[in-house]
Amino acid sequence: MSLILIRNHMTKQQKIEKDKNAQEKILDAARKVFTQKGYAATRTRDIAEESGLNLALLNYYFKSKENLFKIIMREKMKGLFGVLVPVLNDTSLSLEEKLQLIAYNYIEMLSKNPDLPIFVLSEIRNNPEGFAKNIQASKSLKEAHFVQQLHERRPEIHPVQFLFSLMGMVIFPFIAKPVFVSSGLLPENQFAMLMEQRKVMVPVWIKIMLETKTINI
Amino acid sequence: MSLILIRNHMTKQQKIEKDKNAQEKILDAARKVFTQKGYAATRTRDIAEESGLNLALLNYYFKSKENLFKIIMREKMKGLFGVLVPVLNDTSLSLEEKLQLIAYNYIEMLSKNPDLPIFVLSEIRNNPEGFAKNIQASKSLKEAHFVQQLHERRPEIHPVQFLFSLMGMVIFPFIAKPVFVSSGLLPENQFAMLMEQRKVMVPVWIKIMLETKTINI
DNA sequence: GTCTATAACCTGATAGAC
DNA sequence: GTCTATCAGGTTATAGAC
Repeated sequence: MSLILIRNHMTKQQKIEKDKNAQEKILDAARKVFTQKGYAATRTRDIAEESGLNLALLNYYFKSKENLFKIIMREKMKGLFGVLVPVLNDTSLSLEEKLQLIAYNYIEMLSKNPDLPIFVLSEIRNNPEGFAKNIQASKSLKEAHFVQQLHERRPEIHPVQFLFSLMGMVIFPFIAKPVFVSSGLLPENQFAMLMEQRKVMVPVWIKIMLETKTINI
Repeated sequence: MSLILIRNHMTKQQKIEKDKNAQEKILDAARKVFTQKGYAATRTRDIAEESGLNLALLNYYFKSKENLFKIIMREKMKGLFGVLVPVLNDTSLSLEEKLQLIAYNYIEMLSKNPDLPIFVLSEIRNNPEGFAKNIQASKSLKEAHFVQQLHERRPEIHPVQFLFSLMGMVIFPFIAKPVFVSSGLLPENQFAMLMEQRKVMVPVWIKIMLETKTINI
């Protein structure tokens, strides 16, 4: 009787969660714990506990901690760069449209996955060689449509200089948020609003920088 | 005889290193290993080896791994925010002068300590509570002279929005450098030159953003 | 103060019952 | 497929000789 009562009070989401098989539960838990604490600081026991399952099942389904981590890492890298690369390569978009799309998509995505950048970037620091192998696909970045467009517009600007500015203005706030919140300068509940403003303002600012020729760089 | 020969061939730096006492050698090694690999991934053995001394000495001088880490962390946080806070509070500097000083000082400092930001920011992620306690000093940031100056100039701009842009453009390149180098877009040896350009350009760009009123934010 | 040896503990992985 | 119990190896910290 009480069991039935509980069942009736479960939300749809909870029912879906309950129906997930062990493999998916472990992946969910691994995603959460790895991105929150990084590879070295997470213990397989943390993941097991978070998943509500047993430690032995991790090895049964995924063989090893490192293997499970690689799966999550690949996923996360796709998430972080998948927003950028296709837009940079899209020949049907103007430079201004690329700016707008990248700023908008990144801020949308990062609002849902705020510790994605610090996770990926700090794991790359810990293991740059392993990363170098996984990036071969985007070696085509050198010939990206965006590089040509920028060269036509401002041949003296290094494409990386441009991407540093664009991505810095979009990604950095998510990395630095905890610092500003702790310092008392930024009330937690204002952050989302600032990011909404940035969706609009970053492309405007970058466009202006692009048109500013006061100093040759 | 061979010992004398070696001594004569030692550089001045090496002689200084040799004269350092055990405590300083350990601190040097800890600085290097902790910032490179993060707290969880470094083993006290790594630090001992890097210092050329024995594992037992770490505990003799510093009691525990965690205690040694706290010392390094405090140092590094000072390094990262010490460049920013005094300038923001300096009542003798105009907003433009603050911009220039911060961009210049940060890029100078980060060029010498490139993995400082990712180290500090990722450790804060791993332990936000521990960080919140250490930041009380900069709670005065809310009343910083910079905040007043910005309010007089553009009352509708949130000071954090401004700092996100400034710091993002300065700090983000150092965090993202490995990604761009691995991708083939950025030859390792061009990075320093791009950062030299940024010392000049970031203040110019930010000033322009400050003067742009096309959209109210 | 500095070292070697070892204690005490933790972590990833597996064996084997169900 | 899932669990409990346990192994094997590694890590921090300390005891004790010099």
